[in-house]
Amino acid sequence: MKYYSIGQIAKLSGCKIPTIRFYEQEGLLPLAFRTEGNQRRYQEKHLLRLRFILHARELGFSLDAVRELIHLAGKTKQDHEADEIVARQLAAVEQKIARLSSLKHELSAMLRHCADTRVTGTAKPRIESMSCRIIEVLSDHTLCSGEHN
Amino acid sequence: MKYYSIGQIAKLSGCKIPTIRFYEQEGLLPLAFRTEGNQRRYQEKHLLRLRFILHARELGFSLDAVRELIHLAGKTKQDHEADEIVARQLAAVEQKIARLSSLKHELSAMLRHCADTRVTGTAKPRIESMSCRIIEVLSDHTLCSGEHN
DNA sequence: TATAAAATCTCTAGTTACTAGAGCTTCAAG
DNA sequence: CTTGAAGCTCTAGTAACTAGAGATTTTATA
Repeated sequence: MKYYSIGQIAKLSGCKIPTIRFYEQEGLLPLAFRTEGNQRRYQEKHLLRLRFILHARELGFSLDAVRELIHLAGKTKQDHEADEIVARQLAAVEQKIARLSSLKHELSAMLRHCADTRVTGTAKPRIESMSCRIIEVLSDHTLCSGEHN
Repeated sequence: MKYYSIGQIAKLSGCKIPTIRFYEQEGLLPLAFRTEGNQRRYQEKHLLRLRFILHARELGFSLDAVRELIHLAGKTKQDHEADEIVARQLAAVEQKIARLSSLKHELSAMLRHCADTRVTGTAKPRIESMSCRIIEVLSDHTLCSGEHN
């Protein structure tokens, strides 16, 4: 059976070393074996668990939610709880994408405009700042499909 | 001209009271007028700014980035310093969209998977819990369309 | 096998972005 | 004009890391 040092699973998982130790301390990672000299040695299962945590975090789950998910995984009864959480996350992500898209639009419009005025030196002095549109877009509450918890 | 108490803009913006004071302290909100008795009185512009901050935060901008965006909004388009910042923000926004898109795919894949097994009720003995499948999906690195930072 | 460099250990403290509470003051409704 | 809700400041706590100090262990090489 293969053993990994903390540096190795750090590299394999893409998780920083102190963060791995932090997850262990938080009870999210099963304890690793220790060498005579007290260094951690990990196995495949730790790598899997670590990847799980990282993905869940990336998806916006809190560590508490991750803890819960791990706990739920131990149960056998069918549970609506888990995919409800996922559905909620999905909605949030979609909303973020929508909002970012319009912001992106504004930002690239600004860039185009700046480039235009610099390169072509147009006559029209549109004094009002383009960048104010950014604030507008981001301030616009009507874009919110959802509540702000 | 209408004035709001801190509790009122808190309600109107959906931002908690201590957070409003925190934003003020961080220089993200223009200072409010104070009553004789030292209480804050806000105007419409504060509400707009607050919503802007909240949305930007929701989109994953750090407070530093928000600060920069606010600074940027005050400038006129011919400001040379500005479009470099805009370009940087645009790049950040595009990266966020890309990342969120792959997260969205992962999430909806998870939901589809869960729905399938629940609705179609396959003959296979589904002893393993739904949440286990979520753990599976979340642990599965091959589902990642993107890289991890 | 000796030894030096690299990796790891624990522990403490710092960071970001809030959030909560204590103890006191002000505002506004009746 | 009182009284209860709302606000004030200040300190401390939280989540989720992240960094650094100083000691120890592992490993690669002479």
